[in-house]
Amino acid sequence: MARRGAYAKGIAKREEILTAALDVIARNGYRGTSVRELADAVGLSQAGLLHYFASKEELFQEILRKRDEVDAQTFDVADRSFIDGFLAVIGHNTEVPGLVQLYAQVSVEAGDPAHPSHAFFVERYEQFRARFGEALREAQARGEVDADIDVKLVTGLFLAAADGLQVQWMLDPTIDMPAHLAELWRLITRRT
Amino acid sequence: MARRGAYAKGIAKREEILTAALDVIARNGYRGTSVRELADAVGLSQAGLLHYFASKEELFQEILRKRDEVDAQTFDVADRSFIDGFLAVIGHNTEVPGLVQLYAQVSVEAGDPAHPSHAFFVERYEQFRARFGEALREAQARGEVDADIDVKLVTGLFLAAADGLQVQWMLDPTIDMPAHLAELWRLITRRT
DNA sequence: GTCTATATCGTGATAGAC
DNA sequence: GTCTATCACGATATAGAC
Repeated sequence: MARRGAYAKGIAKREEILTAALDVIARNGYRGTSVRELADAVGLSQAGLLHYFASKEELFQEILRKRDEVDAQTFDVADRSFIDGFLAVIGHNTEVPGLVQLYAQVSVEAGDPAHPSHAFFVERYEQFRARFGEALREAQARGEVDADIDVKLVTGLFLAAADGLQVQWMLDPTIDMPAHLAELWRLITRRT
Repeated sequence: MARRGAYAKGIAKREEILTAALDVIARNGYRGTSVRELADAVGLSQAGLLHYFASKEELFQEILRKRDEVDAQTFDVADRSFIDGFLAVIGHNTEVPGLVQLYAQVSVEAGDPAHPSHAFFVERYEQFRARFGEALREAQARGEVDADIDVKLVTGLFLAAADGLQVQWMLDPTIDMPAHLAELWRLITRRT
């Protein structure tokens, strides 16, 4: 590490590429996009772009990681619950259809253990479930959620619903994703 | 139609191909399968297989349609509720990972309105929601489900959860899909 | 660090023999 | 109806100039 500045500059350029790519995909969409298409849109040649990433899979993985990072900065504001922040992200997704499609596609492909991004997604899902589970237990402690709710199952359900709703929304954009998740939250929080 | 028997025979062969393909994919898995791989597995040349289908997309769409048909015959038994039949299908899916991956992949790709199977999936989802909604309203009428449940939203949620759980299950096969859906059903049926 | 050029591959689809 | 053979294409990845 620290090869006299060149390293830091390379990192900065990588970030710049990822930010530009996010923007392009969000607007222009993702249709099984090739590296070349993305390179054109970002203003580099295909080889020039792959100079910064080991492979196509790593490139798209890093785009999705960057997206998570941006979303976290934008929607994880301190005075807002985890669930509210999450709903805000889902609502925002309506405006970036290309990212929704990219995410759905890659997350499915990464289901194959041989896929280069398999570990990345496994970890991402575990992290999400952990954080949501924490929020859920806190809500239980505050008495907002019944104690007999199975935190682990409900956590997986919420994430699954969010993912599955994206598929339905892509098929039919009139589907209201946040309304569905709000109804799920209502089911979770209503008292017996 | 009815070109003197050749037609009926062609249909039979088509069905035979689809049944064999289902079996092969269920066991050997689906990794972005090419027509050629499937043809080998089915015992035909690539050209021989495509003789029966207009394109790769139509082939995979028909494989999935056939699967729905087989599942319906196997699990839609008369003395069982819609929800129980659905849970049985989900439980069965654990034994056919290749079909789960095929379905997940194609359903996401079909989100693009330009995809040849877009209409097929739109219709499939609508049909499912209609049937599940009917079952839910009946349960409301019997007093098993609260009247203040939003049938349309909950219907979409259930389907979304089933789809999303498949993604999580592919990433981590220890995930218990039916248990998650049973918990969702419990959330839906518990009385306030 | 970025380019051009190219190697290498696998794909879906089709033509035409049998 | 099924085969062999082949086409045309677009992909990723890499070599090497600048």
